[in-house]
Amino acid sequence: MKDLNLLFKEKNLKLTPQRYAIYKYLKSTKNHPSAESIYEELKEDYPTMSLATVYKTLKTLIELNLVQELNVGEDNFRFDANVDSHPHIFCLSCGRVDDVEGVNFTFLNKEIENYTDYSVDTHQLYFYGLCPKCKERGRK
Amino acid sequence: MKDLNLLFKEKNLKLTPQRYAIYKYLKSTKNHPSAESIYEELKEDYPTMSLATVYKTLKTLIELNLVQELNVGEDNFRFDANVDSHPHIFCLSCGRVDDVEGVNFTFLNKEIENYTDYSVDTHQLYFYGLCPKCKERGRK
DNA sequence: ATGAGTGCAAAGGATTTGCATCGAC
DNA sequence: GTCGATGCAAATCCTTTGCACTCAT
Repeated sequence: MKDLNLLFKEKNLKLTPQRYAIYKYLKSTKNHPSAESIYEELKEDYPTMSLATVYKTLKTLIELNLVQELNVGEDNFRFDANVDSHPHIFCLSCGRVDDVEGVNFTFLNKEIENYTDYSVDTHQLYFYGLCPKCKERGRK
Repeated sequence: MKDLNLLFKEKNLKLTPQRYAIYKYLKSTKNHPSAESIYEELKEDYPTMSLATVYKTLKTLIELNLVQELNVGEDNFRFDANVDSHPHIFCLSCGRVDDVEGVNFTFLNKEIENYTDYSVDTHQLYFYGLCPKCKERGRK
């Protein structure tokens, strides 16, 4: 994460402790947390940080293409510091969100241009089902 | 739409003029409107209808599996009376949402089970790009 | 007639904004 | 020291809820 500093400098942005902490946390987790969750998580180490700062920072990180925004159909957004194109899967029972690893559907962007008059840049692919724990629980 | 009546009757629900109008409008449009848009559209013919009724009706229609909810990454939801699984495409410039017709990715639900420990029921696939009009405008 | 549905207004939750203060450069 | 960033509170937007009244059955 040495180059973070450079990237921020280039854009005349300041790499504040808050911004660094939020990015570092997002890089470290696979939970796809909401803004609120990030706030709760960092509250302990950064007790003065406000929720507004979390939102503002996330907006900044998205503009820098360091973070992507997800919307699985909940009433809020979730955030992912893995900006490579990859599908997500949502547990209809417990609300957990995971990455689907080992697949790449980037080719779909070109493919789909045969079926529409749009030009296509990106896509989001969300699967819905039951996570291992909830499958198990349902089987009882 | 004769069977609507039956379907509602089975569930002990009333097919009120408001509910009928909202469903009929959704069936008739390809615009994937938001609740607000539906409300605005029907205001002329149903001047006493409230936005709360639109929301409540949409919830009911979703439970009946007559309508599906979309979230393209905007701050609100959109609604589609085509409940067959099909991708949507969002214009990054004007915000228009269209169906992608002629493709079916239902097979992905099974496929993806090889890459995750979840069981998979459904998916949503959203493409992002430029609609024909916005492509044209950008070319000037 | 009766219980579900409507419409209104108020509440709720997520996110944004304005502004005085703070702190990274 | 400067200007962008923070933190707080208020504001905004979307959606839901409570409740008295209405109306489809």
